Amino acid sequence: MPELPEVQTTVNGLNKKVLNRAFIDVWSDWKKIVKKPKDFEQFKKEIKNLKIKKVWRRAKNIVFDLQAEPALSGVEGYSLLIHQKMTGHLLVGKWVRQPEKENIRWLPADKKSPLNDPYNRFLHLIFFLDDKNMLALSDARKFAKVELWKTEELKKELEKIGPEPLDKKFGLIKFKEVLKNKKGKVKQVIMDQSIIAGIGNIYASEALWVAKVHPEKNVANLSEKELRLLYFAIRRVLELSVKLGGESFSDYRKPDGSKGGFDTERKVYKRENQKCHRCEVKIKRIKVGQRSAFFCPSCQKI
DNA sequence: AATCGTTCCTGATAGC
DNA sequence: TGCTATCAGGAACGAT
Repeated sequence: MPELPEVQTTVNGLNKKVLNRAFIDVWSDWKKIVKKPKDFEQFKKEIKNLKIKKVWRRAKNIVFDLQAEPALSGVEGYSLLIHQKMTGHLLVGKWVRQPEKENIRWLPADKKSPLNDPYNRFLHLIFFLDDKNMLALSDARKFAKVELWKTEELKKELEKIGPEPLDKKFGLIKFKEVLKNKKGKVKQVIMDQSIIAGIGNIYASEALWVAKVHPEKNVANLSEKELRLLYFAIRRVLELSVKLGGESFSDYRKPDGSKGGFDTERKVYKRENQKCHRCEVKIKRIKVGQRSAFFCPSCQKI
């Protein structure tokens, strides 16, 4: 499930592969995935011939800054936004069209490439680039969203999101400030994108374990020490995962189709009934606000 | 205004 | 073995 580290890994990969490439054509068997403009033909028309100048991340959103080529003065810049949601992931490579067969329409052109991973089969949107490569969105559950914005309007929209936890300017003081006067359980609060960006179900549980904070503890009741530990835990876990290329124990894959390296670092997420790496007590799973939370009942007490 | 429940989806898994 | 029912889960949206 792509969270900040996986989205950053995708962005890093894309910046090596698709910079200065132009969109030639777009294919989809699930046109609803494009939310803006709603009409797919309109989307196709608008994005055709635009060139990718920069790929960046804000929270869990991937943003492609696009430019008409040749640049026309007075013409506003466009930005393509992709949110991978649960099972979406972007892949760059070459596929060949399959005659209608089950639900697999495209197969990797190179049989030995990491694109052959079973989780990379669900291609529902493909951008054809001007270097013969394809930028494909694989999304088993069809939750991802794709939107084409005017750059200036998108920037305004993204301002509604909370601060980036890996930003150099995001210090302990700023962290305490964004949690000030917030109510509710700490896990839910740190997963709220309007409060702090990029943390989802996996890294919320992981960071809380590192900080030894119970996921259901009320955020208003966190001690100074716990706030400090949580701040450093969030930074440490996210930074480590970015370095390792994210997690891949489920659907997520890097743009070349290969797996990220965070899996071996995972301490609690989806480790129910397995031993805590600190104290050997069995990891518990509970529901916090409709979502699974994994924690060590011995290390993390309210 | 803030919080809660529902919705979108289908592969994987558990249960029989 | 094979079928069916249940579940996971980010975030927008509607309801309270």
